[in-house]
Amino acid sequence: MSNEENHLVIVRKEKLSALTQAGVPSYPNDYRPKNTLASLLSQFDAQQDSDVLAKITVAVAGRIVLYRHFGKLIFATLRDASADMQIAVQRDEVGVELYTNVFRKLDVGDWIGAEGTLFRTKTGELTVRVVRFQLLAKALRPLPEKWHGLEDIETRYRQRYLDLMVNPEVRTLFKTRSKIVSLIRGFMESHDFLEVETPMMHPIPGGAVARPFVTHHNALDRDLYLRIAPELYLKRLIVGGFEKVFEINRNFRNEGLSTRHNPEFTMMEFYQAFTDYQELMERVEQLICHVVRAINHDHLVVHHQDRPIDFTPPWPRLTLQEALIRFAEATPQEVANREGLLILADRHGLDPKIKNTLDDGALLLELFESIVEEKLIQPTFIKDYPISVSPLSRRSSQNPLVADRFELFIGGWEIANAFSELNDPQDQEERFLAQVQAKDAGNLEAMHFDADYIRALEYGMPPTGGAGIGIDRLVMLLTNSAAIRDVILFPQMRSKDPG
RNA sequence: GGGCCGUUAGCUCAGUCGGUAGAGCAACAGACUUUUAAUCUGUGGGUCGUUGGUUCGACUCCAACACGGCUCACCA
Repeated sequence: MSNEENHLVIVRKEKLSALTQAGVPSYPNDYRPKNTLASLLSQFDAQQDSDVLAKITVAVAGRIVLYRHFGKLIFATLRDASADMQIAVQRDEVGVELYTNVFRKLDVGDWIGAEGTLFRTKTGELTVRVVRFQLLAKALRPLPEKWHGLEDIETRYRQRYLDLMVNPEVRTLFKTRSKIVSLIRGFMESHDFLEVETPMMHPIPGGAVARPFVTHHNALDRDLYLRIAPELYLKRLIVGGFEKVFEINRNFRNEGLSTRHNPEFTMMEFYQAFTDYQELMERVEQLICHVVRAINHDHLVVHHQDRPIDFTPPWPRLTLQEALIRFAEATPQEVANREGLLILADRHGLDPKIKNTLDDGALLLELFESIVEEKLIQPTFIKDYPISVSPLSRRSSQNPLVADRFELFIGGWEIANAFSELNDPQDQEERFLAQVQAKDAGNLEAMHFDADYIRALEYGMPPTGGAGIGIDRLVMLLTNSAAIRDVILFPQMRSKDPG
């Protein structure tokens, strides 16, 4: 049966015609509800005096999500954005004609506006006694089944509106996501950070090591790249004199999809002059604790996939080497040099080819990512990254091979990446050149040379610290979600030929 | 991209050894003025993901493809 014109759709279209012929405007837009369902429930649910309730006149609007009729009486459950509430229509009150030709023609899924008074049913449920009514929008397609709801994962993602209308927990989750973003924004603003918007279309993709999407601007006749990170633009703003900026927006990376990767994902990046990566750990810790408390009833322990995660600060701070010693049974000698790292790699069965393709720093990072990362369930800062894998980070004053950089891991995932920014234009130029060499050698993710960024640094960037926080993954942790698709309203899907 | 699993009515799911398809909800008709997954009686509804193959006969066995899920690889 065609999905476009099945029997159930035909029946509903016929009902709409019948309603129109009965004088019911089919798609009016002049109805205005005066009460949300939640406000009625909170105001009058405790009111026991039926005479009082009978004098309350209300005007509500919502979608019919349940509908049951008994000869001369109809009960329906109405859902608006705030709550579900029962309404009732009695034939003797609205008249036989209206009752039969209009109210009995309504279906689950229809949007209606209803006016009337309040009463309490035999079971004590606060209910709207409908005396006047408007059809606001007829549902021509049936809603998913009322008890099981919509379970098919593919349909939930492709037709998220169905998921939202029948699965209340999904609505709750996306409200929580919105609240998390709002809390982050509030935190940044309260610390005097300026929210900015920088380009999504970049002439040169930069700020991260990743493969970009390419698009084309016709009038300019040039290729542009969807941004992989806003970093280089935000730091240009620091050069320009803004000392605290942040941006919450999408990044795009042309890479594989997984339960933790969507081609477009949301990052919060912030940059602050006159600070360093050590102080940024404090800032990130405070920010995330602020968010966790606010959405978790002031508690700092959340449960994610049956695991408790305790956000109580301070969070451990380990160097990469210390993390390998603690979580990969490495000895201090093994993490001290390349020979030791190779022994460690062998012991953990890592692909032998990495020995030849990775430099010392990349090898250290590879060992960490493949062995340790997934074990960092509790919030943990990992610091002192190799300079070779940190092309935008400031070189440590103590060790020229180490960057003043940390990443934050929670639930086995990288949640944040931060560093003291490299503000030495000559060093930055050398780092870019090294990236270009890697790109020429076939590394598709290596960075481009961004001459304008170098020029900006040559005007002088104050000492600065910057951080990026993966919003989607943070939301996953705080909403007990297993897949990034569950926290993105319209996740990327392969197109499905409609026919 | 690799491996494994899945795709049957609008929705949620059964379908035995290969013999041409079932339930609940939804729909339709009827009964019913206090239900709330209302209940009861009756009726209709299917290109079994697509294409091919094996077979007298395929939802079932085989192959390819499409889409999805998990996972590995890449990444955040």
